[in-house]
Amino acid sequence: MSNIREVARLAEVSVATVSRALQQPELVSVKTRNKVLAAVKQAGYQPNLLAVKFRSGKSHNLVVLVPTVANVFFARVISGMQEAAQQRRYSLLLGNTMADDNAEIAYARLVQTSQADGLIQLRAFDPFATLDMTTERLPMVNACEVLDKAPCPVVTLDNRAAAMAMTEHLLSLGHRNIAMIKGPARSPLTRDRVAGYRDALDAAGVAFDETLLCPGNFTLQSGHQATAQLLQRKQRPTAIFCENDEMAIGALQCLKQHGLKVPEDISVAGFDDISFAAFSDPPLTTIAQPAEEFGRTAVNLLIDVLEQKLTLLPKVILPFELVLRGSTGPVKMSEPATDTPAVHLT
Amino acid sequence: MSNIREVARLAEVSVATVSRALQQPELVSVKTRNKVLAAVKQAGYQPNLLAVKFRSGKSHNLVVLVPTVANVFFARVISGMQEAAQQRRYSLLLGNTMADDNAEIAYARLVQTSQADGLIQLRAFDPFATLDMTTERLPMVNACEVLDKAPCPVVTLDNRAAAMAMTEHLLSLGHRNIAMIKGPARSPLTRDRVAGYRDALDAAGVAFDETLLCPGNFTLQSGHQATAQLLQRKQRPTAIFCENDEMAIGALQCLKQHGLKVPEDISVAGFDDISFAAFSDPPLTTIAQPAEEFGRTAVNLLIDVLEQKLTLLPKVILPFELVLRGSTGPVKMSEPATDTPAVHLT
DNA sequence: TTGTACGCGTTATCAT
DNA sequence: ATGATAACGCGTACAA
Repeated sequence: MSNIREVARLAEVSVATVSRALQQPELVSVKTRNKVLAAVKQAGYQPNLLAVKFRSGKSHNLVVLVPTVANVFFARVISGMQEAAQQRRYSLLLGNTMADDNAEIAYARLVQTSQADGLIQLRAFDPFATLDMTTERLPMVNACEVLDKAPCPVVTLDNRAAAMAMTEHLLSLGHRNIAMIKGPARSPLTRDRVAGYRDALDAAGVAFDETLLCPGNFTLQSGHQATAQLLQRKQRPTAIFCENDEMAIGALQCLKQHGLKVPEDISVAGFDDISFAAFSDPPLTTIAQPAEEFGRTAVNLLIDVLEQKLTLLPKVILPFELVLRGSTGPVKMSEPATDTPAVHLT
Repeated sequence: MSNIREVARLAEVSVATVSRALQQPELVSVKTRNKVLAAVKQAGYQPNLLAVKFRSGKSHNLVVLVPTVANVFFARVISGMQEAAQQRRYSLLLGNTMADDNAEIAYARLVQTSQADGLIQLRAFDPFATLDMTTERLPMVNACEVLDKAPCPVVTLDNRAAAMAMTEHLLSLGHRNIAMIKGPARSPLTRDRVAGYRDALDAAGVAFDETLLCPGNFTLQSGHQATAQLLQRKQRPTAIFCENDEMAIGALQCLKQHGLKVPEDISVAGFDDISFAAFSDPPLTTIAQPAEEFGRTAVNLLIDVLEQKLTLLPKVILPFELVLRGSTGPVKMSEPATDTPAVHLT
């Protein structure tokens, strides 16, 4: 690979002039500039950006920590990140961490060792916590699933309000026996959505029944499994609210296998509005999240932090939308009858 | 950030000794080594890998060009890449290119400018072609959709054989009127799958009807659209073979909306075996591809090229598997009747 | 075993 | 407007 010295030699100028001709052309006479450009062409010169980065101390790389790229929602978020990063001339280093703390810490080292300038975390975990960072401003943004006291800018969605909106929708259809398939127990995201669910129940004067909460892990399979468990209850729920669309689609299949019709026999709701949600049978009622916007915003916030364009630690809350499709409907008329099962007390 | 000089000062040794103590500890006396390690700790020293990379001329980054990360199949491939890259201590730079040649060329510049050591391309396009690269061995691997005369190692699947296998399956069920929803026209992948489809037809002595080939673009929507078109034909196909699962799931919905039952009225087959394929209604018959293995193999091949462990240009062909689920079934008995429509020749 | 000194490719500072 | 040179942080050849 030819270097700036070779170009200088060909153009019969100094390396400084070559650098200037390329970086601040206005400082160089037209004549010299053309000579330089010709030499650049002749030498097939490409500035070694590794050297530029080394000298400037900025890698112009951003690490993205994503629990699983194979998750459709995250894939959309990454799409948005990619778009924003490209516009601002940064590159994205992908870290597929399988939600493993140690893997995430390892990726955070990329920042510590100057291979990346900052990091975007999509999970509620601070990989820098153990890694004594000297910088005052943590070069990090937390998106989607957000730390409770995040030491960095945050971009999120009012998960509590969204879950409340969905639950209110189900309540308005007459459902009183609403199950919820949750995400991992410790996740703040799960906690907030459960809280919103309770909010709606409380507001409607419906008793909260903890046994209607079923754990899941955001996969199709877990939605199927959790639903199977719910169907073993003596009293079947009339609606299932899943914390993401994958689990809802898993639920739909399980219900079908048990001969239940959606929404006639039971309603199902999801969360995220992934592309498959509109193509399930029936199409899924869900909460639409602006996934790409999450990504774009996170990247822009991070770059703002890095370029010191930010004074405070912003908390951006993106809007959600309740998307009504065919998977939710009025509760069955006959249902209230079974609501008080004929149990003989012994 | 503290540097190697500060550590040297603290340990009261030279910078060379510090470097050695960390890189080749066996060359340094135990006593000195401990002194150095203590100083490292005290200074909170982290080697600046940007400097290391600059000096070595190797970025240890790999660019991945993916048409759309939002595609479930590609997301799985990337997962596999990530895994292999991590193991071999490389990082992945993600390039979401929307199948735009110029965007891909821009990403290839990352290699030209030493920001990345090599590139993995998932599409049949050589971004280096216009970018006179001086290196003899192109630092590139082509995976999934492969260039016809790829100037680099290749990892692919026998798409022709796979499409033939699926078509044979449909033929064996009695289907003679099999439509195909294709990918983009120019793609070699599409071409190979169509060829396999024809192979099977020819072998069975079934006439090939070009009008049964319908263009799509691998999205759910395009599968839906293409199916709607197919249903307008005077003579409805008895089976639809889609070139990926998303389009097949789109097809399923369209058929349902037209009141057709799958597989009783019409069979549907996909390609890829994404997770959603097992959860559609009915579950999708499809060709399973080892997506993660694609990613792992591509990364390992590329690193082998970079580290000159490769003499030839290997062509790795991964296995596929015909996965039979509920979306394909025997052709309707009544169908052959309409097979010879009562057309009056004028 | 350890230290000195150079070089990687670029940009910035200071002269001219 | 242009040139000479130092500096970035590190690894290593060579010298001691």
